[in-house]
Amino acid sequence: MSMSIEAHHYYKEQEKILIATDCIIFGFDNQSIKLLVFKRRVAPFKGKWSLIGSFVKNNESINDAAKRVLKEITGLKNVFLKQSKVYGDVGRDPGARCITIGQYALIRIEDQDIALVEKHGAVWHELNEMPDLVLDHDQMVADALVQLRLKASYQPIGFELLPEKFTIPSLQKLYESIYQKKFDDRNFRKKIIHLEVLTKLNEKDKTTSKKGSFLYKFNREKYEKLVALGIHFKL
Amino acid sequence: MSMSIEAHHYYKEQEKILIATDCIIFGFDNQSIKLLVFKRRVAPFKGKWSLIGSFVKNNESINDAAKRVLKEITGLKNVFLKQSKVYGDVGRDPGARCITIGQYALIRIEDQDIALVEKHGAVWHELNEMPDLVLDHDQMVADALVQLRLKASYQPIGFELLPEKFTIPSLQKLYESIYQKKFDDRNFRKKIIHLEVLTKLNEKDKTTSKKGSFLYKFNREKYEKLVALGIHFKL
DNA sequence: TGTAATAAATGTTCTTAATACATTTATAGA
DNA sequence: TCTATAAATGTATTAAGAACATTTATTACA
Repeated sequence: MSMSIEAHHYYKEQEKILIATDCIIFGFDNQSIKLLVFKRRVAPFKGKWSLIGSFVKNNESINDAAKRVLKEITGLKNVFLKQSKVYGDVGRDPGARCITIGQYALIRIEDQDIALVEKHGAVWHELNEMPDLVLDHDQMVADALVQLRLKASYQPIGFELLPEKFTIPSLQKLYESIYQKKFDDRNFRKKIIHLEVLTKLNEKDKTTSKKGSFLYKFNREKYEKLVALGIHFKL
Repeated sequence: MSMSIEAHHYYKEQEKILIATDCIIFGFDNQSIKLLVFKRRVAPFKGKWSLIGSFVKNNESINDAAKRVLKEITGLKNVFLKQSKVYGDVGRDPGARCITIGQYALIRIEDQDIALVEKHGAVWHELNEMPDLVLDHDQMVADALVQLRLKASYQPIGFELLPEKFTIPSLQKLYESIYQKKFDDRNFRKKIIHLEVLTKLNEKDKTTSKKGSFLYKFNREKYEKLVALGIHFKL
C-alpha cells in the first residue's frame, strides 16, 4: 500500500470527526411491530431513552459495528440490517462533533436472548407508545419507519420478521402494524397468494382460533425471481 | 454545553476515521441523463476518473460539504441533493481509513458554469459510456442509479432536471434515459397528463419539429399534494 | 401554391389489477 | 349437538395498464 507524501499530508490535515452508528431495531412478535431502545449509558443525556448504538471502531466496517451492537444486546447474529440515513449536522450532539449512520434491523422477538436484553436494560416499545428519545433519535426512528414502509411495498420483509412457518392472518398483522392501518382480510389474502411466493403446508396453527389457520412458508427462490423482475406489491 | 469528565474521556479514546462525501452528479440536457466526473487530484490514484467529493470539514454538515463541492465545480447553488448510501468498509481506500457518504445531485446541464466545470477538468459522460472509476465509485454510481429510479417511480424528479418550461416528449426522454428503455409515447402522455400536475402553456417549442410541441410547466402545489397522499406513479 | 416530410397529438380496445362487500366452513368447548 | 369464533372463499364493480393506428400542424422546397 504505497502513499505519496502529498496524500499523507492531505489526509492528516483533516480534523477529527467522530463516527457512530445507531440501530433502529424493529421486532415482531406475531402481534405488532415494536422498537428496542435503552437508557443511554454515557453523558451527555445519561439515563435518557436512546437508540442502541456505538462508535465505529477503526478495524470494523459500519456494517460490522452495527452487527457487534446487535450481538451484544440481543445475542443475535445474522440479523437483517439496512442503512437508513446519515445524521451529520454540526450541532446534533452537544458532546462532540459526531456523525451517526442510522441502520435499521429487523428481528423476530422470539429469537432474542432475553437475559442479555434485560441485562442491558433494553425495552421493546410499541410504535405508538414510544418515549421521547435523546438527540435526533426520534427523527431517526421516523425516517427508518418511512424506509421500512417503502421497502415493505416492494419486498416481502416478512422473511426477516416472521418465523419460518406462519399464518396468513399473522402476515397481515405484520403489514397492518408496519402501516398502522387495517387491510381487508379477503383482499389481503388474495393479493399475497397471487404473488405465488408462499408454500401452503399441511399444518395448522390452532393457537388463535378453534378452526385453526393453515401455516405457510416463504419460497425464497420464487420471491427472489419476483424481486429481480422489479415487481412492486403495494398492500 | 456541559460535559462530564466521563464523556470527555469516552469521546477522546475513539480513533480517528476520516469522513468524506462523494457526489454522484446526474445532469439532463433535454436529450439524456449524464454523469459528471473528473480526474482525481490527490494520491493514491491521482489522475484516475473519480466522482467529485471532499472531506467533511469540522464546521459543516455533510449536506453543506456536498453543496460546497457542487458550488465549486459547477457554480450552482440550491442543487437537489439526496443521500444514497454510506461506504465504510475498512479497506475501501488504501490511503487511509475513510468512510464516505454518497450523495446524488440532480442538475440541469444548461445551468452549469461551463468555465468552472472545464477549469476543474470535469466531464459529462453518458451512463452507458462511463469510464472505470477509482475505488468503489463504480458501485456508488450503480447504487445511486437504483435509488434515482426508485425515486422517479414515486416522485416527478423532473422538477430538478427539466427547465421551467418543457415539452412532453422531452419529459419522456428524461424518463427513458433514467430507465434506459423506451416507453410508448401515447401511453406515456396519457399517464403523465392524468396525474394532473402539468399546466399546459400557450407556447410551442419548435426546435425539434415543424409542427412544434406544446410547452408545459409543473404545478408544484398539485404535485406536492399528490406526493403527500403517497401516490406512486410507475412509468 | 401545393406537396412531401416529420414529429406531435389523439383515440380505441383489451386485459389486468384494485376495491368493496357477504357468506360459508372447520373446530373447540360448553 | 349447539354455540361461538376466526378462517376461508366468492363475486361484481371500477380503475389502471398495455398494445396498437390514425390524424394534425407546420416547414421547406419543388
